[in-house]
Amino acid sequence: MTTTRGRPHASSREMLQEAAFDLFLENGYAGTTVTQITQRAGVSRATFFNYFSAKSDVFWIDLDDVLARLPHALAATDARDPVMHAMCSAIVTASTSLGPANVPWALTHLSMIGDIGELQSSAMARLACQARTLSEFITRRIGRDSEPALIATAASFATIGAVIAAAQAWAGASTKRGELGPYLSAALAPLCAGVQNAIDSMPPRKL
Amino acid sequence: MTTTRGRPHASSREMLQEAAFDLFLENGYAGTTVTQITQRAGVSRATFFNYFSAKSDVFWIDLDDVLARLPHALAATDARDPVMHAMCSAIVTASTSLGPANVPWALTHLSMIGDIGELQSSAMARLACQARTLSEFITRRIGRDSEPALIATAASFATIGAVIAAAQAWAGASTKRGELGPYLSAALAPLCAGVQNAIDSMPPRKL
DNA sequence: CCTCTTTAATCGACCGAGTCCAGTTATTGT
DNA sequence: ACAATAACTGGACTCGGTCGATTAAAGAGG
Repeated sequence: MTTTRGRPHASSREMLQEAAFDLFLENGYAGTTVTQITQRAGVSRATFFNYFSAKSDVFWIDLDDVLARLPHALAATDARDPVMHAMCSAIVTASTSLGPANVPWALTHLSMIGDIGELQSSAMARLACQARTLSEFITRRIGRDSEPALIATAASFATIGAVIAAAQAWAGASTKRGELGPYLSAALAPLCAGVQNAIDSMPPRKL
Repeated sequence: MTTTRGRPHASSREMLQEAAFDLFLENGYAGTTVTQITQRAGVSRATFFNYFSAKSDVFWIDLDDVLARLPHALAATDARDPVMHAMCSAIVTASTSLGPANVPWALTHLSMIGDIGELQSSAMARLACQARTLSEFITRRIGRDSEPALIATAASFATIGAVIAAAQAWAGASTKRGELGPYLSAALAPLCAGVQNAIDSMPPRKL
């Protein structure tokens, strides 16, 4: 049964996003209330929270789509590649998987909002969730499938950090910035090389 | 005139922290309200915000003390050391500068609170502020004193990430965990080596 | 056509964090 | 005694977020 039972949607995520982005450009992020967004969109306040679990979601939900592709991209890597190289390329492919056109509005317009500090933590919370994914990937590849070693978690969090730096640099580059991929590669390469080197010089797994 | 004019303090940061930590252990972080804290401490709610700018401050303000030592530790490094090595050792010394005894309550008791997710973002926001400090340090040492290059900001954010991973691993290690320093060194070493390598192989500065 | 079920949307009450300000209290300096 | 100063208090307010009950709009089945 793919039939659509029940009352059909009268509003949509996109409607609310459009209204919200307009207001963000006018009044900034902190200067815009959820009530204002819903008023401009012509829905009730409660409806907003039917589509977004938080005010910051309207900003980062596009980014979540990109992040959701990461596990698949990781799984698709060549198992014979060095761990860190595989992870790096998986991140790059995940970033380019939705094309340079429909890039999250959040990133491209970050500079116009101004409330960087307020948004930063909400974004980082999302990114930090991916640290576990990366950490498990590295641990599995390294072979110590017990609890992740410090080097695995450190590499994961460091990678997240490098991704943030790359995204910020890319977002800060005024038009016409190119693809995000090269920024990611440049930011990740030194880190990955160093970690890979450390992994290779580790004592072989005991089994 | 170093005399203390005006009404003397009837309460203190420590009083409020003590009350708060008790309640955190009893009801968790999210399960404790600011009002409860102030009631247990015997002060008015407004007083809390005279000492802390946010509820999460009561948790991380000790960590801020450690972070505050970072600029000084960076400045005290040997200018002839490789950049990344200098930064790494500065971080380690900053972490040990207040001794293994009076370590932030936040870190040692993190596992008992449970609301990891809620606290993580507030902690990361603090750490992220230090990224700028690190980035400027690296940029200055590298010599390109214009805007920080991508590799500098990437290295900074990655370092922050590694520090977070080290702190989490250290906090998660049940008693008796040793010093934080070794954890930091282990987490930072691969990253620093890789970035240093990349810096050394950069084209010499143009001047 | 009527009813049942499902789902979207609404309404209203509520809570907690954080801000603000006006007023009180306790202390030191003159 | 009086002014200046600073800690503390109280209350009102805003906003984000939650919750539960209710209404509205469809399709399904008799």
